[in-house]
Amino acid sequence: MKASSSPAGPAPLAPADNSPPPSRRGAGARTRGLLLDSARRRFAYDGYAATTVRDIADDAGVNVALINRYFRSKEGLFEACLKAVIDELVHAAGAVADLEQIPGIIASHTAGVVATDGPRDALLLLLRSSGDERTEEMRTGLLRMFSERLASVAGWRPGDPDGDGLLLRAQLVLSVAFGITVLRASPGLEPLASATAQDLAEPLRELVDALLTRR
Amino acid sequence: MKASSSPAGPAPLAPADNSPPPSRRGAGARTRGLLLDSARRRFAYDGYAATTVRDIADDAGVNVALINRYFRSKEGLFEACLKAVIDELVHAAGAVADLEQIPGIIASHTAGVVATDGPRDALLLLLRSSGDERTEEMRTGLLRMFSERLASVAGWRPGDPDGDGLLLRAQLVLSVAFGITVLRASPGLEPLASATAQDLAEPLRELVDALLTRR
Amino acid sequence: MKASSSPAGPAPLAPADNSPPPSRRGAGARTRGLLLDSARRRFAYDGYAATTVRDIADDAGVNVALINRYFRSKEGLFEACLKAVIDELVHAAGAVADLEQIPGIIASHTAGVVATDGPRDALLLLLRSSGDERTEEMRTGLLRMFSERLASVAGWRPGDPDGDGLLLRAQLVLSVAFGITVLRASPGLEPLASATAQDLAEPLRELVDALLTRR
Amino acid sequence: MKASSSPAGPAPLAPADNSPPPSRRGAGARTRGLLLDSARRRFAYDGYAATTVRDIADDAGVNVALINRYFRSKEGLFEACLKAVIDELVHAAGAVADLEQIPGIIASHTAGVVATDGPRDALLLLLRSSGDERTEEMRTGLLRMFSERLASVAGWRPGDPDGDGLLLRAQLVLSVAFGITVLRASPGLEPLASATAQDLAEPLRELVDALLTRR
DNA sequence: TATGAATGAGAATTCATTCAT
DNA sequence: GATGAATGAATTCTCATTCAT
Repeated sequence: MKASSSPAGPAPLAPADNSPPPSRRGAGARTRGLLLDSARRRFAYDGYAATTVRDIADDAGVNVALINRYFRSKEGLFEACLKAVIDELVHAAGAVADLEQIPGIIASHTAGVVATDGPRDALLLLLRSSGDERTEEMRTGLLRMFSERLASVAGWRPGDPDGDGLLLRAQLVLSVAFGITVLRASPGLEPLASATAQDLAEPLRELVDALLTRR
Repeated sequence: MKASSSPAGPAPLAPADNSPPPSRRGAGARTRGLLLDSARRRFAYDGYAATTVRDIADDAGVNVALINRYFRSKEGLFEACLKAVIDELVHAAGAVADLEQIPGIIASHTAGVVATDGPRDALLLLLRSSGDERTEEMRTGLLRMFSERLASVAGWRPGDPDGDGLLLRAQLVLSVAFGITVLRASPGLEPLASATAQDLAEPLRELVDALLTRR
Repeated sequence: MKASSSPAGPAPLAPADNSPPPSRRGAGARTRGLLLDSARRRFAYDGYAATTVRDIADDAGVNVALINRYFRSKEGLFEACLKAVIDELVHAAGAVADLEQIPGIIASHTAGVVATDGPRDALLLLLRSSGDERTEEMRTGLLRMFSERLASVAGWRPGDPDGDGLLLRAQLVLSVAFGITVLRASPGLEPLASATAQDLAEPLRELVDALLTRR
Repeated sequence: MKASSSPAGPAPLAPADNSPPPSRRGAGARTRGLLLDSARRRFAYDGYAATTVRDIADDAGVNVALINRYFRSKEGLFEACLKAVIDELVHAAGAVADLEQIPGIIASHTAGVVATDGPRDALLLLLRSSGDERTEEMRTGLLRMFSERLASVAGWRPGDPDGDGLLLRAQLVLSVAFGITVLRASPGLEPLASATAQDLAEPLRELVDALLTRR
C-alpha cells in the first residue's frame, strides 16, 4: 500500500507553518523538531515499515534529504523518536507517588488530556519496532522500569519473595494502558474510541483497585 | 531491516514436512495451508509491511510465485489470514455464556493453553493493518461484536439507556486481552512474558469481576 | 558526469543478442555471464565509482535488479569481475617458463592478440578499486605473486640475499605492462594507442633483456 | 564506498593551519590554495568520481560551498588541479636536455625526491578522468608533448621517416613512469612500494639506455 | 568572505508480481 | 502444480549545488 495518508489516527499535521521559518540562520533546530513531530505521529500510527521517509518529510513540509542530514537515517530518526517518548514516560513514571494517581495517568496517556497529541502517540510508538536490536532493548528497559514503578507504589520491593504476583498484576495494569491505546488506534470502536480521560477514570480506578490494592 | 527471522515469537515453523506431499492429488490445498500458517505467524509478529512474501514462502518451504497463484496477492493472503482468525474468534465468542468464563478465555488466548500457537497469534494479527479499507472494516466489525458479546453476558442490552457504561467496561476487558498480547510480543518483560494461562487466570478473574459485575 | 558512454575504450558491446535467450529455463547462467562481461568492461574503463549499475545492466541488455539477484550488490559484482581477472592472470603467470616469453605475454595482454577484449581489460581492472578491503588484498596478492614469478624466471629465489634488486627489476617490468595499459586507455596517444602486439614485442624484448638478464 | 580517508597515499593534510588566516585581506587566495591542495591529493588517490567535494573541503578545513565559489563546480576544481599539474610537468619536460637526465627525472617524479608530495601525485592525477572532454584533451596533449620531448632528446625529429619506432619507445619509457606510479599507489607491493628515487635510478638508467640509445 | 540550511537529481537496492517453461 | 527468471515500481540515501544570512 501507499500509506500517504494515515488511515487511523488524526489528520497529518498541516505543514506546520505556525511561526514562519526564521529565515535561515539557526533554522536547523526548528526543522529537526518538525521532522521529529511528523515522524513520531507516522511511526506511531502506521508503524515503522509502512512509513516512508517521504511521508514524514512531506508532513513536516521539508525536503526529504534533511532527514538524513539531521538523523543520519530512517532508523536514526526512529531512534530519536523513541528516545523522546521514553524520556517523557520516564518523567511520567517518576510522578507516580501512590495508587490513586495511576488511573488518572493512564487515562490521560491513552485518551489525551492535553492539547497536543504527543502523549496519545507515546504508548503507540512504544509498540512499534524497526527491527533494530538497540531500540528493542530501550523499549524493554522502559517497560520493565515502568511496571516496577507501578508495583512499587503497590508495595512491591525488589527481591520480594512473593513479589512476582504483584509484578505480574502491575504488568496487567500496564497491559490495559497499551490495550486501550491499540484499540483506540483502530477507529470506530465506540464508546471506547471517543471516550475522554474522564470517562475512563472511574472504571480504571476500580480496575487498579482490584489488581493492586492489598487487602 | 531484513526480517528474515522474526525476533519475537516462536521459531518459524520448519518447512513443515510432517506428512510428505501426498503425491499429487490435493497438493494444492496442502500448499495453501502451509502458506496460510506461515503468513499468519509472520504477519502477526512482524506486521504486514515488514513481512516479505519471500519470508513467508521460505518459511512454508514453497515457491514464492505460489502466493500469487493461491491468494492473488500479498494483500489477498493477508485477508485470508484475517478471515481465518476472525472465524476462530467468532467461534470463541459464541462460546462465552457467562462472566466466569471470560478470564479463562482471555488467558488461553493470550498465554496459549493449546498445542498450536494459533490462538496466541490471533489477537496479534487482529492488530495488524495492511492499509486496506475492507480488512479494516472486518477488523472493526469483529471488535464491536466481541465487546457487545462480553457486555451482553454482563447484562447489557442494545439500546440500553445507561448501556454505554457497560459497553465501555467490556471494551476495557478487551483492552486487557490485547494489551497482554502486545506486551508479550516484545519479549523480556518478566513475569508477564512467560506467564502461563493459569498464572493469569486469578488476577484476570478479579479484574473482570471488578469491571463487569453489577452490584 | 553521466558516464552513459564510456569515453575511452571500445564501444559498449551491443546487447549481445548473438545466441538468442534460451527461452527461460536455465537462462540464469547466461544472464550472469552477460552482466559479468559488461561489468568488467565498464569497471575497467570508467572505474568503479563512475560506473552505474544501470550502465552495466543496459550494456548487458538485462534488467538492473538482476545484478542484485546474481551478485548481491554492485560491490559483489566488482569482486566477481576481479576474481575472474585474477584467475586468468594466475593462469597466464603459470605459463611463463623463461625470460624469452615475457615480452610476448606483456604485448598480448596490453595490446590484445586475441579476439575478445578480455585480456586487454584485465590489467586495467586490476587497477580499479571499489574501496573494499578484501578486494584490495586480492589485488595486492596477485601483484606480489606476479612479480615473484617474473623474478623467479630471472633466477630470483625467495630469501635471496641480494634478491631485492631482482625483485624490484621484475616489478619495473610489471610497471611497463601497467603503464602501457593505462596510457592506451586514454586514446589518442599515437603510435602507442594503436600499436599491435607485434609492434610492442621488439622494444619490450630489449627492455626485459636490459632489466632481467644477468650478465 | 565512503572514501572519507584515502586508503592509499599519505595521510590527508591536517587542516593546514600552518600560517593562520592572514586576518582578512587575501584570505580568498589562501582558501583557494588549500582547496587546490586537498583536491589534488584526493583526486589523485581516490579518483574523480569517488571523491566527494565534502571530502576535499573537510581536508582543507573550509566550508564546502567555497568550492563552488572559487571553482564554480567540482569539475572546475578538477580542471584547476589538472592545469596546475600540467604546468609543472611542462616545466619539468622543458628541463630535459639529454638522455642521461631522464632516469633521474622519472625516479624523482615517481618516488618523490622533494619535500612536498606534489610531484608524486602529479602523474597519478594525470590518469584520472572526470569524463569531461576538455580535460581529456588537455591530458592527451600533455602526454603527446611529453613523449615527443623524450623522443627528441633521443634524436627523433617530427616527420622522421622511421620516427614512429623511436616515438613508440619514448612512450614505453613514459609507460614505465606511469606504471611505477600506479603500482605504488596500491600499497604493499614491496620493494617497489617503498623504493627511493635512488633505488630506482640505476635500473631505470639501464631501461632508458636499452630503449632510447641508438647504436 | 564565509557558513549553515536547503534542494533536487540520481544512485543502489528491495520487493511484489508476472512470465514461460 | 510448481519453479526459476525477469520486470518495474518504489524506497532510502548520497551528493553537488544554490540560497540567505
